[in-house]
Amino acid sequence: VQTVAATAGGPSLRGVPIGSATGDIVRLLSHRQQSQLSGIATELHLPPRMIVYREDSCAQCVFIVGRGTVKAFRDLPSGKRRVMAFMFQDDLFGLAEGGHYVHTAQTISAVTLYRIQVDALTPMLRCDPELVFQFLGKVAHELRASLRQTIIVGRRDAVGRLAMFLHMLEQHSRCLRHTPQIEIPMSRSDTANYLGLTLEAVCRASRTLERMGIIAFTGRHVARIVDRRRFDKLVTAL
Amino acid sequence: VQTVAATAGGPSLRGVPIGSATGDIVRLLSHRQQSQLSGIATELHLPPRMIVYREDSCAQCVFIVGRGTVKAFRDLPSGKRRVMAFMFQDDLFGLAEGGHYVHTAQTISAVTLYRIQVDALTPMLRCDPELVFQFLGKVAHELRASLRQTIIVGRRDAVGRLAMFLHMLEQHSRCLRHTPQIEIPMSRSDTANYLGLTLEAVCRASRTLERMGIIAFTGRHVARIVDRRRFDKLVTAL
DNA sequence: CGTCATTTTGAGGTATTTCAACGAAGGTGG
DNA sequence: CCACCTTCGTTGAAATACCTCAAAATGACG
Repeated sequence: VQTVAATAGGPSLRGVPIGSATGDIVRLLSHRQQSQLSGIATELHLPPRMIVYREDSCAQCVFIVGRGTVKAFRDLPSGKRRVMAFMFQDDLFGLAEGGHYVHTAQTISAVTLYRIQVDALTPMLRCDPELVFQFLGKVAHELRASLRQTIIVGRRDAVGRLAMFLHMLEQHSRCLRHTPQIEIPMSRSDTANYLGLTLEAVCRASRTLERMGIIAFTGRHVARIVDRRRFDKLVTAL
Repeated sequence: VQTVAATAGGPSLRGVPIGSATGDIVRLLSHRQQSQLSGIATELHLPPRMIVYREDSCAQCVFIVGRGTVKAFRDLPSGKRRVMAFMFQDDLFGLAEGGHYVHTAQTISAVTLYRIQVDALTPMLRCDPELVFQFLGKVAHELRASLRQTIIVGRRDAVGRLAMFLHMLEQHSRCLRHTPQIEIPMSRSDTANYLGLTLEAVCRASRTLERMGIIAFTGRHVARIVDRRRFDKLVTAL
């Protein structure tokens, strides 16, 4: 269902309209639109662990991921940190409310980003229905991802949540290339904060999945599904 | 922050763009746009407990709430039910993936809905940037609501989750009219499924808030904040 | 190769879930 | 108008699961 748009030469979007009767069709921007965006987009190359923007700061730009992984999180008063989303290739981020970002964005791996000034983007959107349409589909995509996360976090069992998380990552790995390997770019700590678990719980769940012979972890950032049957059963048995 | 758009005479949308630097501005549809939508929108009057559409059914329409409350939920294989969202006045719903609705929608109270055929809407969106812009803002609003829910569900304590939920409902009550009363249109069961708790836990949390002298429940569908100070403390202390 | 952050493992506490039963409310039909 | 029934809500006790605190081991990085 996930498809990657070509990114060579500039930012691209993958859009799926709300209520679409046509399904998850890949909608690439026209060349005209890509050049348009290129005109107002700045290409950034950032190292890992770099803050892209901070929560509550003035929201002047939106971003599109060209390559790499970015996380969006909020630091709660208790000192805990909630990871709201992971952004992968072609994902759009920079959601604001009242003119300020609703969360902090930080790179996980080395990334390529396309930064677009809202002041420049808005007038362009106002006169290009197709372009707004692309953004509409992109935001709808984010909404679906958020709903999925809510489902995941709502689960009671740690191993089930981890299984769903790995399933999600697998989709992205398949996206990039056909390997049985699941790449896990983020740390256990980030995973825990995304799943609404403690770091220890994620650890134990990982070991449990390994002991059960369902998943094999080769290194901390790569996993492989050993028993697909039972894995799918865990994922869907919520 | 929440503002209600006039709904007399047809569907209206309340939009907030992604990454807006101008803040939560109320953006009403122009009269031209309202009439345009009226042309393809059907006004529905539904009684409580009526299914609007079922999960996985073919997504042919999107809906806008004119009056009343609607819930969106998914039934999980385990028999449990997850309420993904409550929709109030001016909310847009009918999210699809692959041409099928991602959840079931059901009325809670008596509602007025505006039903819009996607087949009729899409071509209209394609040639009207302002209109797509409104929908973009609306979906962004839904995304923010979903992120908020994720934060809520991520909390460990039941009373805190219930407090945040009541806080959310209070915003909507204030929206409609200035009363210290919080209207709770949904059942305890729906509340529990939204918060990721059991019905019993919601009950106990309600009684706890009452015993602590923070909230007073007058009837099952109306609450009143007694101790605002401690209430806010609970809401923000996550 | 040493330092430091991250990860793993262990044991105990605490919250919610579960299971079960009771009480209340709303809706239907006689 | 009342009786009945179904659904929803409330309360109690035990079990499970995760969280917290603490310490050791592994891996990353300069």
